[in-house]
Amino acid sequence: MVEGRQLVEKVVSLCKRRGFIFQSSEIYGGLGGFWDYGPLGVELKRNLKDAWWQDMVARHDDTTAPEGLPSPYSMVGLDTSIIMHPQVWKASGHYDLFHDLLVDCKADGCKARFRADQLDSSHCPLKPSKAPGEHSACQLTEAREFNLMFKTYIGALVDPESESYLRPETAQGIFVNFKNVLATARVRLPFGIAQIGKSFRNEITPRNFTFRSREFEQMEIEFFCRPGESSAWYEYWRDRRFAWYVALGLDSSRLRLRDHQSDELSHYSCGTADVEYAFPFLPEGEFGELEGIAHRGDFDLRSHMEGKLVRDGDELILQRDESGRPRHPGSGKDLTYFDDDTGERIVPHVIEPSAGADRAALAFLCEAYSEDAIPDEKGVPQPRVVLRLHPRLAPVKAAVLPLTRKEGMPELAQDLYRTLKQNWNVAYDEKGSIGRRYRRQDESGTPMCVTVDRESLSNGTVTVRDRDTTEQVRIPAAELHEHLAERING
RNA sequence: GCGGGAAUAGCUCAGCUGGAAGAGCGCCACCUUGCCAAGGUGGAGGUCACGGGUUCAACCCCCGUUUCCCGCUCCA
Repeated sequence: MVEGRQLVEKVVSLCKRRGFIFQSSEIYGGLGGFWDYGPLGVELKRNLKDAWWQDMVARHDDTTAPEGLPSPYSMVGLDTSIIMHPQVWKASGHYDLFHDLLVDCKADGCKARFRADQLDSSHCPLKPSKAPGEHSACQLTEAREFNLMFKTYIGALVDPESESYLRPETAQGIFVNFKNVLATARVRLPFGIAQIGKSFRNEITPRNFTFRSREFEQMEIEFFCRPGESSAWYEYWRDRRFAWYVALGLDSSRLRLRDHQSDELSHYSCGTADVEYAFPFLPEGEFGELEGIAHRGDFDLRSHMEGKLVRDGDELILQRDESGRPRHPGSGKDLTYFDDDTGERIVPHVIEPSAGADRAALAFLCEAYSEDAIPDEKGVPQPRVVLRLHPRLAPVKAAVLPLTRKEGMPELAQDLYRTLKQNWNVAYDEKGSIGRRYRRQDESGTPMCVTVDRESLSNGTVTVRDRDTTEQVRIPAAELHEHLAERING
């Protein structure tokens, strides 16, 4: 059993060797926190996103209430722009929270970092009775701007007035379109809006392969519901999202669902749970977040109506500046919902299942990597590397292999390949020994190998080899389509 | 941001005291075999991370930079 640091190195090495993940801009020396997906990686990640979209949106049944819940619900999708009006990030609170002036102390033995606006109330680590800068040894740097949002300029003119940001999350694109969806999609509460897209955060320390990247892809749902039903829906989404990972193969003890403690909750949240995976690069017993499912109350829609909110006891209130005006005003638009059942106008509550596509892809790769041994022709066990990816996620669904390059086997195999290719990503390979070709497909995670042999030519049957067991069944070529469909779609 | 380590072929790594750039695997072609990797012959692939410096001569020594790893720090 391979684990820990050793497993990380093997997974990273396999990702490079087989074309799953490359470092960005590698020929120029690389760029920290950015990654490229190679020919197999793009298939894996696309399959993952497709599985999410199919399971959450496209195949969602709008007419049936989930067991134990008060009503059915609708699901619709959205694809919003990466750059949005700068006021979006000010009203949402990201601008203030992601944006700090920091001061470092260069003194030997100190090296501490302080928020420039909190120097007076901070304590010098070398002399805790004094504030930073008051001790004789202190060597404070100038205040430097740390902005975890990527800044850019709209239009060719570089000018503070044209500053904007690459979105640090996809969620805000959904909230600012709440009215549009309500007005056009004929949805009523409760309903969810789903979006998959890139987000950008200027992480201080990108680390652990693709786990903490500066450019990453999110799969987010904002689920809007009546305040009185929000707790039930929160539990529904929390359990459903956990089960989704299990169904796709993260079924080991390395996956867990963890409810946040009350002191861990964000200022707006009244309940959050994380789906976490014990990534092999983390210390024993530690887990990394794959997805957060947050009960956000009415925080988001209110923020975009009124402006940036802050907590005041049990309440969220509009933050005001010295002159009493909103610190960061909202849109001023009415984002309330008229409930036909009660005749009341309400601010819907939001449940937000927010998943990281890259983190999920990495977890599935780590979980799938395994080494075993299978007997050679003399019965001697020989080592093997195999990616036991769920067939829905596997980059290549099947490989079609002529046993030899003679007697018309390649021609028949290519015919089958072309037929299957119309429905799935399948590979054709005639190079090297048959055992070598099986191993190549095992390393790429291909769940099935279809082999054309002499018997195929005489009676139209082929063998289908299973990646995980290496067992083969012989079936008529005419039944291949059905056989593959059953294995891939379950 | 701080401290430590590392960087040589697609991957894993050798390379002595400074003196002609290497191996295994992988990849390509041909031959052989024909249902579970590594049989034969041949081949492609390297500005030894990048930029300076020392030296008759640098993968090797020195300085700087970048990236990765480890530990702090940070983590909406």
